[in-house]
Amino acid sequence: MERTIRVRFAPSPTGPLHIGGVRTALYNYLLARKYQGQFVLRIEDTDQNRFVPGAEKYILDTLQWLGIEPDEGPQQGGPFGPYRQSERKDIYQEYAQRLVQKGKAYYAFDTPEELDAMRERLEAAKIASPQYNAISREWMKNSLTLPQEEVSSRLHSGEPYVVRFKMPHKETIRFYDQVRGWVKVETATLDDKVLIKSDGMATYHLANVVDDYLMQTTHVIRGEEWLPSAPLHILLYQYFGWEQVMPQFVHLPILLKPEGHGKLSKRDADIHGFPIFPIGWHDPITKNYTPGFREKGYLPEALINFLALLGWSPGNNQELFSKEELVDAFSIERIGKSGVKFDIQKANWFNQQYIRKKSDQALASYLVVELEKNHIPYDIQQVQRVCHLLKERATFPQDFWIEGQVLFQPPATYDIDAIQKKWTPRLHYALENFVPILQNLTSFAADKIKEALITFLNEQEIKLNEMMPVIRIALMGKTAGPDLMQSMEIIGQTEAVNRIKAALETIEISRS
RNA sequence: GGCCCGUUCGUCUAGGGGUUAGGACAUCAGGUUUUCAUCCUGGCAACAGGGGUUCGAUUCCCCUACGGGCUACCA
Repeated sequence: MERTIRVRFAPSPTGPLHIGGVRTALYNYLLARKYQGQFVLRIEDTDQNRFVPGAEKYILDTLQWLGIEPDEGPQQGGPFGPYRQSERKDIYQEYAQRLVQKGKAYYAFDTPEELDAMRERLEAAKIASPQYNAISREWMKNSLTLPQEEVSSRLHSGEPYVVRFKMPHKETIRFYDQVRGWVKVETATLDDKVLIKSDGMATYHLANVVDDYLMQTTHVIRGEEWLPSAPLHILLYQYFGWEQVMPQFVHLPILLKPEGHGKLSKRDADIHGFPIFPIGWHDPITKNYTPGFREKGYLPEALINFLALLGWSPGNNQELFSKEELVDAFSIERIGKSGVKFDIQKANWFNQQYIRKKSDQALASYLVVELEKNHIPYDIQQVQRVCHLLKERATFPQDFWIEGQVLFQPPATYDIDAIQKKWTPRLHYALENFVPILQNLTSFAADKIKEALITFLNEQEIKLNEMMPVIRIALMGKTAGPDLMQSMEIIGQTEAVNRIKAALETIEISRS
C-alpha cells in the first residue's frame, strides 16, 4: 500500500537559516509537490540553551520569501500538531518510558564531572573511542548498575537524571539510504545516546523519531551530517515496533566551502563577501545585521533554481527551471552523493537570467524605490524605458539604479582618465558646433539624433567612434554605458543640450 | 585516533565495459557593437593512484591516497 508522501523540514531555531538548510527545505518541498503530498515544518527547539529569539520567525519569513511554504507547521497548524517540539515534551516522556519498560533504555545519574572523568580514564587507557557504551556503562551510576531501591529513591528524591538508549553490544545495523545505498554499521562503535535530558526534554534523536512516526513521515530528507546517527534512529524504530512505517532515508550531500575545505559556514559569508543567509538577519545578541541573498539582490526564483542544481541534476542539459518544472523533474534517484562546493558565480549567472525574464514594469519598481529615496521626480513610462534599456546589462536589481541614475540626473563628476584619452580640442569645438544642431532637431528620437550626428560628422570629417565617447562623457560622465542614442532620447532634448553645455564649460575649465 | 560517506574539466554536472568523455559557470581568443556589457563563434580544461575481473575499464571489485561528516545532557 502506497502512503501519501509526507516530508518534513525540521530546523532548530538557533539562528538564521543556513543556505544548506534552505536547500534541504527545497528538496523536501519539491518531493511533496511532485507527489501531491504534504510538506511539514517542524521546529526542533529541544535545546532551550540554544534558543535564539526571532529565529523561528526568520525561518518562516525565509520560506515565505522563497515560496516554499509548508502545508503544516506552527503557523498553519495541521492534524499532527503541535509542530514545535518544545510543546511536545510530554509525548517524548511517554515514549521514553516505553523504552525503559522494554529494557531498551535506562536511567543514568552521572554528573557532568563524572562523565568527563570517565572519558579521561578511557582516553588514558588508549581506548579508541571513549564513550558511554555497553562496556563503560557498567562502571557508571545508572539503573543498570545501581540497586533497584537506590534507583527509585534517586528518582523520587528529584535528583537529576537522564534516560539513555541501551545500545546493543554486538549487532550489525544495515539500512538503505536512498542516495548512498546500503550502509552498514556495527553497534559496538555506537554509544548510549541520551534520549531524555536532565531538564526533562527529549534530545533530537528521540524527538525526531517519535515525531516522524506520529506525523506519518514517509521520507526523511536531511543533510549528510545526520548519516552517522541514522543507525540509532533505525534501532529506535525497531524497538518501538515501527519498522513497517519507518520513513525512507535520504541523506543529502553537504555544501562545502568555495576553497574546498570543510562545510560551508557562516564565516564564509564575511570572507568571500557573498551572502550565506537567505534573508537579512539581525542578531539579537550582538545587534549586528547581516544582509542575506534577498538584500544583495538575488531573486527568489534564481536562488531556488541555483540551489536545486546543487546536488541534484535533471539528467539532461537543462539549466533554467521554473519552480513548476523543478517539481516535475525532481527525483530522489538523481540526487548526487558527493559534497558540493558553493559557487557564487553560478548563482550570479542565474540571477542575471531571471532579471532578463522580468518585465520592464516589474523591474521599474526597483528603480522607483531609489528615485523616491533620492527625491527625484520621475515618469513611470520613462522608468520602464530605462529598465528596458538596461535589462541586458544587469545582474542585480541594484544595477538599474547604479547604471540608470545618470539618466535621471546629470553626472556628479566626469571621468578624468577618459577625458585625457578621448577629449581633444578639435572634438571639443566640434561638440560646441553640434549643440545648435541638437537644439534645432524637431524629433529627438534616437534614430533622428544619430542621423543628424552622422551628417554633421561627415561634414566635419570626424569619425563616429571619435565623437561618441566625447558625447558620452558630456552626458554621462564616463565612457561606458548603454546605447548612447537611446540614452539621449530618454534624457530628452532640453536636458541633453544642457548637459553638453555644462560639460563643455566644466571640462574647458579643468583642461586649461 | 575511531566510525561512516565520498572522489569525472577550476566549479556544478551528464555519461557509462569499446564515446572525438557531453553541457553549463568561470576563464582565454576572435567577431558584432558608438563604449562597457550583452550576443555569436572558437579555445583551454577532467575520469585521484595502484591492483584485479575482462578481449577491452573512466565505468564492476579490492586496496591506498586525498577530501568530507560524525564522534555532547547541540541539532
